[in-house]
Amino acid sequence: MTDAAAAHARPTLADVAARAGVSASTASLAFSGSGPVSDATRERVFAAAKALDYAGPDPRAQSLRRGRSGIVGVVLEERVRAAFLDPVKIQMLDGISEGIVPLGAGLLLLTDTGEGAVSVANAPVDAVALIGCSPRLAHTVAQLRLRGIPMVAIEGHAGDDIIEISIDNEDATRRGAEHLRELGHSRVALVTLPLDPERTRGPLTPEREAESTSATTSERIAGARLVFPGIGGVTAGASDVEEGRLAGLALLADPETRPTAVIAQSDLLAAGVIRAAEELGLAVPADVSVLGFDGVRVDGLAPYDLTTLVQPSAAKGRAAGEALVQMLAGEHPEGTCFSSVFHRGNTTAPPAR
Amino acid sequence: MTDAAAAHARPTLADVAARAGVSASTASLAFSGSGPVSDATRERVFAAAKALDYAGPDPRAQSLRRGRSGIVGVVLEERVRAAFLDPVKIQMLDGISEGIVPLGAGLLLLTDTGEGAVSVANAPVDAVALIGCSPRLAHTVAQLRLRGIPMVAIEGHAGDDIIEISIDNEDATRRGAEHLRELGHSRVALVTLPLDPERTRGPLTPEREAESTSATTSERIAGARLVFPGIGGVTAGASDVEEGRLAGLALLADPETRPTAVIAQSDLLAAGVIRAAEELGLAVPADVSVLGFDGVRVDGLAPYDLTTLVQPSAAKGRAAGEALVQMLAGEHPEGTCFSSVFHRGNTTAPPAR
DNA sequence: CTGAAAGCGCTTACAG
DNA sequence: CTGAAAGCGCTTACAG
Repeated sequence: MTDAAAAHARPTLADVAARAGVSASTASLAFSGSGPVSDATRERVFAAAKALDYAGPDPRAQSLRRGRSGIVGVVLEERVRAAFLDPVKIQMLDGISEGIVPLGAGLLLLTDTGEGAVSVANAPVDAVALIGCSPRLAHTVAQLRLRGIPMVAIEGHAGDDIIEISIDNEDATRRGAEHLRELGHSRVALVTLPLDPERTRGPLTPEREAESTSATTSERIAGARLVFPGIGGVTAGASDVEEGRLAGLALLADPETRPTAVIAQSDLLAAGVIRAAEELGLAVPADVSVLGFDGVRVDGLAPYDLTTLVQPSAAKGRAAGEALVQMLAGEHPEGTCFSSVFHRGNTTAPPAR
Repeated sequence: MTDAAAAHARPTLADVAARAGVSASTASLAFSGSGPVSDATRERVFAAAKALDYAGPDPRAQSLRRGRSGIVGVVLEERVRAAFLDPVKIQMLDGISEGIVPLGAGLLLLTDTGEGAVSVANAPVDAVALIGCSPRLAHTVAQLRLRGIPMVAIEGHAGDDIIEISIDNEDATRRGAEHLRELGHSRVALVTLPLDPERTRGPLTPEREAESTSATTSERIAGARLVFPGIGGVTAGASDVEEGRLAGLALLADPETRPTAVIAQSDLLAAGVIRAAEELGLAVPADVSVLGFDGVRVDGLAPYDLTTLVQPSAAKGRAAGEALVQMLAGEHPEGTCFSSVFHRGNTTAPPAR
């Protein structure tokens, strides 16, 4: 039989059972190992399977019958590449895969754009981790809730009944801001993460803040306000170096209005602000201090050692994965809020004058 | 009805059909949009679905019935984190997700360790991309072949009948080696990628090379031999900076035997060799020249600009994804071999003496 | 320890 | 345009 022909007529459990001279039920038991089957019978079944090139029970049929697919979905708020370019997300992903080990489940990457045949609305997943504070969260959550799929949100309030794994965004930012104040800064500006579903770039305004759909962004803004009540700034269109650079240029170009310190809401954005400062001939930290958030090593940023708030990204992922395992076991786990640690690098210093 | 109760009795297509007063077939047609259904009927079905909180056809039943799961597997040769730490793999992954867009399929992350309930042996995937030149390839391929699942291998010969997406490992390395020879180097050593399934660290010996299970490693060694016939060196236990550092220390510690140039088989390994040189008080490239492979930006390596062979990682992934799409459409695509581009950075120079 | 039966939820020819 | 029927491949009570 050629490969092509074989592909058109793969053997089924029934075929194997027939050849082994047992019932399908018995053959099934032999494969699952979950029932009492005599050694002789088991071996007859396996021999038949081998003879027929049977690769084992079809997972599609198993999951229909069992009501479980053995797959955990991870909803990214953007295309796969973008998520993979963010070190924080990678660490969370790895943490999740660690957390769900007891499930032996695979990780299915999903985006919340709703494109493609396989989406949040119909992916064959048993549970889902929502990564990142996506503005589109509400819609995603509604679909998942309708489907009765357990979910946990990492960063972001997805609904009162949905477990949240978060960090101390407000307090951590407050501590970073206090560090700047202690250095003597008073003219400080923010470079925030996206605020709305369109990820609109631009100045931070009370209107836009009021309409924020990103809890993380809002919380970190609030933390900065605790120290610098009137602080303003700009919103980036994503968390990456280029967006940080654009924001930095907008903030630092005019010597008249230039802040002496910038609070960026991610390390990638902070790195971009540093790039912008360099382009404008400004020294960091002599002319501008830059504070980040995340505590990831940013590619090519050396010899700068970013002053930042280090958050436990992998631990967050692991906690999320563990929570899903518990929910699938019928338990009702609590959410977790982790603490970030202030790291003093070499990108902050007292203001020049 | 409480959420918990709802979770125990999710409505089915049959329920929706009954409420809409139509047959299940018609309701199915209404949802799939693939059959002739009158507007009035369709709306009645949707109204019933809404009233019952029906989230749409169960993907598990659909995939059993249709024989397709809408999921493409990506087999990583190591744990998720390790793959995500390798920029080359991330670029390939992103390329794959781009290549399978026409399928609208999700990407399921799998490792070839065989652990967990969902593995290569039973994952509900329609097709699979094998990433990286894993030594465990043979076993993975055998399982997939038995299951009749179309696959494509990125880097690595998986079998005569399996499409390969590769690059010019031998020729690219040859060009890099020639660059070193032209600079005047003659005492050159290799730091290779793993050679065997155990990823054994240690000196390169004819025996070990003969038993290599990694085509990529062997091809790159062969390319170096075209220029430096007797070249030896050490094998790293993985492609990361720390392994490169260990290899570099082994190679550079003894001033008597120290090479004037090192050919590393990945940029990450090259970065590690540079770190080792620094630790030993050697200057790069003044005391030791270092050549990499991949053309990725290595975190924290600035101001070094690695001399390397730049390979088109994302394009490889895309080609792999596209090949799978074609195979699923019943076509028989060819493999592709891409070319790498030599990049002259600042880590190679004529030997000191 | 083994088998007959029912059914997981859907889609797809096939009739009408 | 709509419906009745069969079946995708398996697992799970239930009997024996």
